[in-house]
Amino acid sequence: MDLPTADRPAARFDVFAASCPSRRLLDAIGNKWASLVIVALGLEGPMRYSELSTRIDGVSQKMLTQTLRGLERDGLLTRTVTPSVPVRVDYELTPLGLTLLEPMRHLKDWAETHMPEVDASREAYDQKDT
Amino acid sequence: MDLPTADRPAARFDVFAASCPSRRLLDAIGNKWASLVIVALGLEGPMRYSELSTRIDGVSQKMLTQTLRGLERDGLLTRTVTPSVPVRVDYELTPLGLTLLEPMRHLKDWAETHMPEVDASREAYDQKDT
DNA sequence: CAGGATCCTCTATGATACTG
DNA sequence: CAGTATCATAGAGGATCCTG
Repeated sequence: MDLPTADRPAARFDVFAASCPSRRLLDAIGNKWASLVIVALGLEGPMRYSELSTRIDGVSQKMLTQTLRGLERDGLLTRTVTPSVPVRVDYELTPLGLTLLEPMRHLKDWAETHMPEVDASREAYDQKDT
Repeated sequence: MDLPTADRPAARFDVFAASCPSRRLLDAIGNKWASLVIVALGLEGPMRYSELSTRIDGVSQKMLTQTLRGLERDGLLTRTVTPSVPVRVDYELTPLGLTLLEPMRHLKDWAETHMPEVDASREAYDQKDT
C-alpha cells in the first residue's frame, strides 16, 4: 500500500496505542453480533438473511444488516444476491473469515471451561457488598 | 438482569441463546479496556493504578476504575491496597486471569497476521461506493 | 496516589413503518 | 424476502471537581 515509513518503526504492534490494529480488531469481532454471525456461518456454512435472523436470537433487523455490512466490508464474508422473485441473499465466510474461527474457538473453549469460576467469583464478590 | 432462575448450566452451550455464558464472556473481555488491562498485566506483571493509567493510552479514570472493578469481580485480577502514606494499590492477574492470556494471544496473532487484509478489503469496499 | 461523585454528551441499539 | 429510513432512548464513556 502506501504506508509512510513514519508509522512503521515506533508503532509496530503496541496494543496500548490508540492507533493499533488490535483495537480495530475489537471493533470487528468484539461486539456480540459480529462474533455470533461469524460463528454461525462457521458452524453451518452459508446462510440466508432470514436464517441468520432466526438463528441469532435477539438480534434486531437493523443490527443484523449493519453487522453483515461491516463484516463484508472487512472481507470476512461475502454477500451474494440472487435476483429471483422474492430476492434471495446468501452470506458466506470468506477464506479470511474462516481463519477467524480458530482463535474464536479458543475463546469459546476458555469460556466453557472457566465461566463457572467467573460466576462463582462474581457471586462471592457481590456477597461481600450486600 | 432479566434472568429468573437461569443459574443452571442449562442447555449446553448455545452461543446463539441470549443466556449463554459466551455472551457474558464478551462483556468481560469484549470491550477494549478490559482486554487491554489483561494484556498489560499479563505482559508486565503487577502494576499500580497509575502505571496502568499511563500505560493504557486514552483510558479515562472512570473507565479504568470501572474496568478494574469488573475484572476483580470476575476473579481475573486481584486488587491489593497498601496503606502507606500515599496509598498504593497494585493489580495483578489471578491464575484464572493468566489462563485468559493464551486465547487472547491467538486473537492478537490473528490481528497481526490478517489486519492488513482487512484494511485492504475495507479500502476496496469503500472505493466502490465513491 | 487512587479513586468517588457528578454532569453531560454522544453513540449504539431497538422499535416501527415503508419498499423493490 | 431482504432490506432502507426514521425516530427515540438507554447507557457507555468522557470531563471535571473533590477526598481519604
